[in-house]
Amino acid sequence: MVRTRFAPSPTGYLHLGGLRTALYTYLYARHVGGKFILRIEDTDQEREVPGAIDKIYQSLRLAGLDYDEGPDVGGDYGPYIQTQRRDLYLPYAQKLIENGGAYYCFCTKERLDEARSEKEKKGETYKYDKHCLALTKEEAERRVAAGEPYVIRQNVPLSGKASFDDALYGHVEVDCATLDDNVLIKADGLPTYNFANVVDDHLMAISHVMRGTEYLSSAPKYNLLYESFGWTPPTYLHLPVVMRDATRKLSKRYGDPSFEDLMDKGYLQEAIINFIALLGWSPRSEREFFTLAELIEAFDLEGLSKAPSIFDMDKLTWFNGEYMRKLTPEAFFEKAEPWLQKALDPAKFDLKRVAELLHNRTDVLDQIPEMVDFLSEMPEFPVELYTHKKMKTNPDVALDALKKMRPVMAGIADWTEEGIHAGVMEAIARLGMKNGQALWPLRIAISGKANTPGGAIEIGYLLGKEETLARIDRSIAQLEA
RNA sequence: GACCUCUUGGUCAAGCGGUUAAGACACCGCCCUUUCACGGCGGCUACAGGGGUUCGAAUCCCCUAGAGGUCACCA
Repeated sequence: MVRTRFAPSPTGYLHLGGLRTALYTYLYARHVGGKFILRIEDTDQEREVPGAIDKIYQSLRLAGLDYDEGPDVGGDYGPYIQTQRRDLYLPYAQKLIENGGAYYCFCTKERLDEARSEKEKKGETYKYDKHCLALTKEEAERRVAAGEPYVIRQNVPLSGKASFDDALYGHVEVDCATLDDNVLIKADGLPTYNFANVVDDHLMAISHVMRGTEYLSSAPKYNLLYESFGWTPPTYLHLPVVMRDATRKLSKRYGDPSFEDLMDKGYLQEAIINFIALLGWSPRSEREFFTLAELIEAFDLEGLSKAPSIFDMDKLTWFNGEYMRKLTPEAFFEKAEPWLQKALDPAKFDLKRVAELLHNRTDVLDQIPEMVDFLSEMPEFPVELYTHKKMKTNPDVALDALKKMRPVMAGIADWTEEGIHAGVMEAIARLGMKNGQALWPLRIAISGKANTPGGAIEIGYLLGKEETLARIDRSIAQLEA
């Protein structure tokens, strides 16, 4: 039975690298019909951010990554929050002490810091010197009983190799001599990440662990622990980092967005998931659009990449635009409406029609307000906007055209797009004008912008007859000034 | 510094001993068009470098370079 887990620490928002790890973990589990579990790793009490756990639940739900077991859904292997499991780690550490895989350490922070800085001064790598390993069992137990602060350290052999087989990177092997006797149980009684992981993954019967490459070098050490316990290690698969550029990974510090930031900006959940899935995994075909269900179907370990990949916002935006266009007009309107209302008074404008005009021009929802704000208020604009080479227009042509079109517009009784279209086109033909030479100036005169959603007729309709005529008058005055 | 890992266009990437080295984003043209966008067509740009192995290397091996990761009572 395949059981995978996503095990974030509640230290803030769900960043995109984490989302991708969660996604792949989820996809793998679902693809093979296994279970996907959420576990919260909160053993570092100092770094914990209040509310972060709820953020994780929300983000995962928002992303559609439903988990079979977890703190807020229960399951047979709980609790799923490590601090709620605090008492269960010590006995395992003690078991390790019994068989020589670990030992008590009473060294003070001062002694260790001193030793460390001394080594660093000499440019050497610091390793704990196994000072407390020399203590007899009786001595150590006496000091523990006496209430002396202690930690429990892993007893790494001085020679030999430690290794494991990564499902992506293959066999990874290191000399034990280069490994440090890391702390398993901290002075506060809580396990360290390395230890909690091993114990919990075993207790929760996790079969496959996917996580970032930052853990790749510590993985061989895990196997030593599994060996000491006599447990079978899960299959590990380390995932390359998601980068912001060639040398730095994605990070909040540089303003890189989290999943929620993206959602707030008006990216679609489906687009983000689709894009993220393809960042480091390839279906090995030319297909690039996948729903979550289709990803589950297509996902496999073969398609994973070993090299880090750079998060390309342009491509995400393109994906998002494609997803926008796939929306039905109704669905698009529903999503666009809140953004339209930021710039337009619903009582004054036909928002549905505006949304239709915006539909295939919108890549990201947050672009909407600035695309339509000219409707609420006529912007100041330079007369150079009237100049368009292909339309063969300039301010002089425009003034002439506007003067001709003003009475035509005024005479249109049926102020619908059809009505305006009929009236305007008839006049253009009658006056022997070119479409572009009439319509371009008209659009500029009533919008004040080089680019607008919709042309002169659509904008005229949206503005209403009165406002349209008023804008034409003002623009004529501007040209005559 | 030590150990581990990675390296195909600006970016995502296919390729797994024989290909004109796909495709997508971005960019640049052209077409469509009352603007822009959409759409259509076309273009640009890559196997990090050097040695091997082989009849034949992007594909296998070694070295170099560059980049990343780890070296905590953080995860």
